[in-house]
Amino acid sequence: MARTAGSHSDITGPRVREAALKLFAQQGFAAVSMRQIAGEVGVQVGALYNYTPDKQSLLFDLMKSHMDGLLAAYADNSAVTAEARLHDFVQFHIRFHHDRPDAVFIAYMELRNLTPENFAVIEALRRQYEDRLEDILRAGVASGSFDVPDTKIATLALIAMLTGVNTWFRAGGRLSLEDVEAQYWQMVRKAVSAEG
Amino acid sequence: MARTAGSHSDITGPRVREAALKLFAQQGFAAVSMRQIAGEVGVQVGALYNYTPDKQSLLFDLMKSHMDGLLAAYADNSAVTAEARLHDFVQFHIRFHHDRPDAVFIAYMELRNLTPENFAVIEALRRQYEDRLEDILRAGVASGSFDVPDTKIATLALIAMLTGVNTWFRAGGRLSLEDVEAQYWQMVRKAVSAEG
DNA sequence: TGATTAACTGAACGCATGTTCAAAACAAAC
DNA sequence: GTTTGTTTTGAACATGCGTTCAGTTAATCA
Repeated sequence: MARTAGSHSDITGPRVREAALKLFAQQGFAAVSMRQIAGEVGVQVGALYNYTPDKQSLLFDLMKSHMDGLLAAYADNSAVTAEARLHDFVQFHIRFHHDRPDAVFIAYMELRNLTPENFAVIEALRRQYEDRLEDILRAGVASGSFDVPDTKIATLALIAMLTGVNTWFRAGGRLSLEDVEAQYWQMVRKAVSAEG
Repeated sequence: MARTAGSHSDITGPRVREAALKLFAQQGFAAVSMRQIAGEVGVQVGALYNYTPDKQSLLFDLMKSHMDGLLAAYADNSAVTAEARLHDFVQFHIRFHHDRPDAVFIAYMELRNLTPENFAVIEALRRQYEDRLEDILRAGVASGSFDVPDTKIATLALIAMLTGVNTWFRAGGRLSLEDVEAQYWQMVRKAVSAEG
């Protein structure tokens, strides 16, 4: 076999994904054409089909990679107190999402552009992530340090609040990411705490 | 002038808006064609242009109406305690958004499909709404009943959390809207409270 | 009844879409 | 320097897009 090393396929492939991620986040999946992506990469549109069977798969792969990365990156430590675990979660969530705003945006906004089968896969992964937080809340309720009537609702409420950081936070602004983390942690801690 | 009463224009006009609202929410602005909207209304595509100059204006009008309605419907009562005002806000926000999920969805998801001028208008209205909540938080901090380091951050965090209800709540499920309101109020109240 | 005009149709405009594929370009292996 | 096989081009396919507009329909007023 000839032409394996030195080939452009291991360069163009990632570049296609990067361009798609950026453009989908900026303009939305439906508004971005394959020709736009090709233009961003610097190739003709036909070349894209060496790297994805179709546009839908390109979207799905981006979302799946993001969710896989999210689940792989978060390691819960169930040996410590529920409050310490929750603190870890809040810090992790804010940082991880802050570091990849385009992928986060796509994962939340483009769900309706997935085929039903692809949607089910992504939704299951999201559910897994939510379950990690709910485990922490349940542990805290069981030990008496948290007080929330319904751990499922609290889970969804906290994730919505934390993910919201991405919609407004910009590095170099009035506050550092550390400031933001500290303040969100204070709100989260108080929101679920058992009142004295 | 002939043909004013009995005309269809006061029927078709609202139906165009309803169809566009529904379809934009379901599939996204860019993915919906004028022909689809016309099909939903039961007219030919050309007829739509009696009711909107173009597709972009249709989107903008829907978003503007929603934001105007939001600002008109919420009446703050600055005569009572900050905690009572915050309770009112939480109830109002959850209910108002619950009652019009399609408009809410569009107002959050389709901002990037607005022209810069139209975006600025919608963004200013959103800012106005946020300012109403921030006023309440500031009053509570001033009176000592709330404790939040930065009222702007807290405002954005609370709104993200409250709006998140729309992404999962379905009437007829495990919980009533009253249950949800009560639990979110508990979390909000604790999150901003000055600890004993 | 006839004139008026708002509401709508149906077809057309130029252009963009996702996808396919034969042919060309090209880099490495022999 | 020829062979081999991966990568890319460039053109084409059928279809759909937003928008326009001359012409038809039908309800109202005089």
